Amino acid sequence: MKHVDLDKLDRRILSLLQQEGRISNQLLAEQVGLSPAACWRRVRTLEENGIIQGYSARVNPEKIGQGLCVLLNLSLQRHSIDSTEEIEQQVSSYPEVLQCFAVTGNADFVLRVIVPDMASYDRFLNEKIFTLHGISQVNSNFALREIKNTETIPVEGLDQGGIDAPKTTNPRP
Amino acid sequence: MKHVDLDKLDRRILSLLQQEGRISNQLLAEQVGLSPAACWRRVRTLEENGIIQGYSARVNPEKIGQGLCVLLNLSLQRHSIDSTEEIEQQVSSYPEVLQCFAVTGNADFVLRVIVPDMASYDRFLNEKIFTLHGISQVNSNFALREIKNTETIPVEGLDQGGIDAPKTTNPRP
DNA sequence: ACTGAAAGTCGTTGCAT
DNA sequence: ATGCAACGACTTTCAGT
Repeated sequence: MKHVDLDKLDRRILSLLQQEGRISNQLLAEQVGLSPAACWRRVRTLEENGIIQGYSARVNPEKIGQGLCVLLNLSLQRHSIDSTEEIEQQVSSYPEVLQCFAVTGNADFVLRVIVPDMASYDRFLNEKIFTLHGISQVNSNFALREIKNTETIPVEGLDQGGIDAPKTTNPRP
Repeated sequence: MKHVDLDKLDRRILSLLQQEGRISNQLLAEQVGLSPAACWRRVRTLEENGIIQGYSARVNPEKIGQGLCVLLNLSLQRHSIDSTEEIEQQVSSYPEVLQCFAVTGNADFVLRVIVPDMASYDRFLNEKIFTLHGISQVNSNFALREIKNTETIPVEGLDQGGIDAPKTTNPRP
C-alpha cells in the first residue's frame, strides 16, 4: 500500500495541528487525551514520516495589497510537449504563482496567480507568461469572490477510500 | 487605502513565518535583527491586525491516502442565480472541497477537490454535487501532476502594485 | 519603539512500566 | 507505545531608556 495508516489519535493530532499549528504540545496532548511526552513523540513521528511537511503562518493576501486572484489556463503547442520541464521550472519560480497543476481537459496547466491589481497582472502576463517558449493559449479567469480557501486535508471521520473491511487491531504497524 | 503598509522587518517576519510557522521567537528575532521582545510585539501586532490569520501544519495528502486532486468547474442555471448562497454554503461545508472561487469565464465556480481515489470522487459527485439545486454543468479536470502548491503569499522584494512613489518614512502609521 | 532582565511556562529527554 | 519527573530553553511581561 502506498499510504500510511493512522489511528484515531494521529488523525486527531493532524486535525488540530492543521487548525492551530502553533498550539502548545501540552494543550494538544490534553485535547487528544495523551500525556505531553506521548503526544510529542507522535507529532515527531508524523514529521519524520513526511506526513507533516512543515508549519506555516496563514497570511491574508488582501491586507497586504495582494488582492487579485486569477486562475490561468495554459496550453502548450503540441510539438513542444517535451519542453514542458523548462516551463514548469520557470512557472514554479514565480512568487505570484501559488499553485500550478498539470491537468486533463482543454488546458495543459492551471495556475493560481496572486497579484496586487490589474496593472500588475498585465505586467505578469507580459513579462513572465507570454515570454515562455512553446505556449499556445493563455486564458485568464478572475476570481470574483473566494468562497472557501483552505489547505486543511480531511483526516477525521472521513472517506478513507477503497472497500477494505474496518480494522480493529494493529493501528500502527 | 485598503491595505496596511509593512516595513522591511514586518515583511521579513511574514516571510519567515510562512516558511517556518513554528520557528521559535528567539530564532526569528535573530534572523530579522531584533531583540526577542521587539520581534514578539511585531508578531503580536500582525496577528491582531489579521494579517497573520493563524498557523497550520502542512499535511501531505498522498501520504494519508488523499491522492486524487480534481479541479471542478461548476455552472449554474441562469434562473437560479439567486440561490447561489445555498450552493456556496453547502460546498463550503464539504471537507473534500479545499478551495472554491466564483470566477469570470465559462464556469461560475471553480472548486479544488481532494479525495482518495476515483471511486470516492464518483461518490462525491453523486452525493454532494449532483444533488445541489440549480446546477447546469459540471466539468472535472483531474490533476495529473502537482507542479507547485504553496500558500506563501509574496511579501518580500516584490511588486507592491500601483505607481506610488517609494516611501522613505512613516513605515508603520 | 526598542533593550534587558525577571518570572512563569513549555519542550524535550531518560527511565520505568 | 505510554506516563512521570527533571532540566534546560523558551515565551511573555514589565520597567527603564
